[in-house]
Parts: sequence; structure tokens; C-alpha cells
Amino acid sequence: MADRNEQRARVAETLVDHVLATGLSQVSVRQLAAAAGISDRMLIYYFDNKNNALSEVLMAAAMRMEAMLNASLPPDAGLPRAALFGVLTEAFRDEDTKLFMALWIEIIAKSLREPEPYGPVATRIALFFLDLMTDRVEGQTREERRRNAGLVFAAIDGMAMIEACLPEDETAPMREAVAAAVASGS
Amino acid sequence: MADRNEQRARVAETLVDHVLATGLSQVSVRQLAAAAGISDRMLIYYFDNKNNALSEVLMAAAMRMEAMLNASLPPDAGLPRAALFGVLTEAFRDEDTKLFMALWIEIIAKSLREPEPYGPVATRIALFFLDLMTDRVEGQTREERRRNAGLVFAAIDGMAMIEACLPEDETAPMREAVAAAVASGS
DNA sequence: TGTCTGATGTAGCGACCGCTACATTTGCTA
DNA sequence: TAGCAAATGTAGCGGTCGCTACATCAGACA
Repeated sequence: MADRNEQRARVAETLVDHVLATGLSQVSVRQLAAAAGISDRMLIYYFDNKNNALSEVLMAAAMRMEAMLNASLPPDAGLPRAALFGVLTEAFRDEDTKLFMALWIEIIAKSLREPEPYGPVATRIALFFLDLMTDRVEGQTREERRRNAGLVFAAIDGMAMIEACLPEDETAPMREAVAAAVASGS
Repeated sequence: MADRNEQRARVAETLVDHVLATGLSQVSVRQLAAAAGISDRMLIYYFDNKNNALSEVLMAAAMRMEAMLNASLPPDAGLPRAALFGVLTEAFRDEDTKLFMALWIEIIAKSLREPEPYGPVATRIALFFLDLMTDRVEGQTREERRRNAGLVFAAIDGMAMIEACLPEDETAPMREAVAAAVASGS
């Protein structure tokens, strides 16, 4: 028999793909279990309840996202804001990466109405990526780098929302305007 | 007996408050009907199915949001981008108005996974507000005004997402950075 | 080898879901 | 006033939900 904790980590990793593919509103204990190739009975046994399972899966998804970003971001610190925005925008043109952004928007939306378990998960993921960007972006002080990271984060998220509902011919000029605004300013 | 079409409009208007208060993931035919003070049987009778009902309610919510924005936006055209961003940011400090933004994020999130009925609704609402801002914002040409409106729209949405998951002491400096970026640039 | 604990399978509970069949009532019209 | 169609109430279908009770089984240890 497999160890419970090992199974838990393995199942969570497997379920990242399922959640990325199907989204948050379709996740049910039975569907998650089926996607992991186990019975719903065992999913609850491993994670105690659905919220725990989902929290672990979402954090595992954030870890995987981090790995993807680390791969596409240049390792140097002191990146100009425009460069950081450009790299991230480019990264999010990939369909697989878009799934992470879609999931992120879903998590935010859920957290607005169901603080448990989504609120803490959303906060953790946001700080996670904000820290990642704070380490790379330009800025004399930590505070300035934090502001710059926040600006880029907001720009990426805002464009993601608009791109979710408008066609490319509407969003393309907006993306340029956002890039220009990120590049200039304080 | 009440006329079916009249009832439909009246019920939709009533349900705007309910959807704003409870969010999209909790809407069920029975709950909507209870909130409107009718039986679930009648809700289906008025709207044919749940998706139709929800579409009408969401568009009614957008209309109400427009009225609120029209009330807080100065009627003049040619508003500087920073001014438009400032007015909208100020408007969204109101708790009631925040509910609209929360609902907007939920609609976008849903549209990513369930195109019907959320995709068309999201597109209509986005174009709706984009047009509203395009009419008010500064710019020599229609294209420039459209870009400026898009930039402000993205800035508002991006900040809304970040404010949904981070505390005020993190978001306040970011909001300033975003405001500065919106104010400058091309 | 017997026992005991943790891992697993089977079955199902009570609640809610969207929606419908069918009977009844209401109000207009002929 | 009779008839009829639209409006409404009652009941329930088949399905999914999160979760649990209970029995079984495998393996470590005495």
C-alpha cells in the first residue's frame, strides 16, 4: 500500500493539469478523483475534504507557474519595467501559460465570494509572484522595486481581463498603450 | 394576472441586487426565484431557462452600473487619462460600487470556461464601458481616445484584481505607481 | 502465526441542481 | 355567460453534490 502523504503529493501534482484544463467551477470531488485515477472515497481520505485538496492543488499550480516564469525571465536583477512587462506579455502568448492566467482570474473571482479556501490561496499566490518580480525589476530601493513590480503585475492582470473578452483587433492597440505607460512614468 | 414581459423586466431588475450580493457561483434557479419572490417554476416560465435569466440580469446590472458612472463622471469630453482614472478609482472606493467590480471579475472568470452565456455578456459589457470612456477621455483622434480608454480600463481592472487579494498597505503604493504611469506615457 | 493498524472498496445518505408534466386558476373575449 | 388561452401552483424526475458508514484487506510486528 502506498503511503498517504506520498499519494497526496502525487495526486495533487496530477490534478494541477486537470484544474488547469477544466477550471474551478467544474471541480467536484468525484471529478477530481476520476482525473487522478482514484475513488472519491480515497481523495477525501488523502486530503480530508474538498477545500484542502483544492488548496494543495492550487498551490502546486503556482509552483509550476513559478518554474515556467523562472525559465522565461532573464535571471538578472534590475530589469527595466518595460522589459519585465514585455517578457511576461510574451510568455502569456503561449496557450499553456494562458491557462495559468485563466486559473488566476478564477481564483480571484472565487475569493471575492468564498474567502475559504480561496482568499488565503489568492493572497499567497499574489505575494509569491510579486516577490518574484520585486527581485528582478529595476529600482533604487526595495520600496521602489515593489511599486514597479506592482505596476507590472496590475498591467499584466488588467490586460489579461480585457483580452478575455475582447477580440485581438481591440486589444492590440491597448496593449501598446499599456506598454508605453509602463515604460514611462515615475 | 401580470403580463409575462412586464414580469420579466421587473424580476430581472430585482435580481440585480441579489446577484450583486451573492455572486455568480451561488445562483441557482431556486435561489433566484426565492429572491424574486416567485416560484422556480415561474422563473423558468418567464425566461425559458437559467442562462437566459442570468444574461438579462447581468445586462440589467451593467445598465445600472452605467447610471452610477454617469453620475460620478464629469459630463465633459476630453478628460485627461489621469483624471478619468482618478474619478473611477474614487468611485470604486464605495462598497456598493465594489460589488459591481466583483461581479465583473466573476463574469470574466466564468466566460473563460463557459462561453455560453458569459462570453457574449462579457464582450457586451466591456464594449459598453469602453465606449463610455472613449467618449470622455482626451485624444486627438478616435483611435487615440480608444487607446487611452483601454489603458484606463486595464489599469482599473488590474488594480481591482490586486486589491481583491492584497491588503491596503501593499496596494496603496501600487495604486500610486499605476496612477503615475497612466498620467504619463505616450 | 496471530493480531492490529492503516489503506482501500462498496454503497448510499440527504441535499440541491435544472427542468418538466400536469392540473388548476385567472381574466379576456365572443 | 361560456369558452379559451395565458398564467400559476404542485409535485417530482433524473442527476450531481460533499461526505460517511461499514466491511475488507494488506502488511508490520509480537
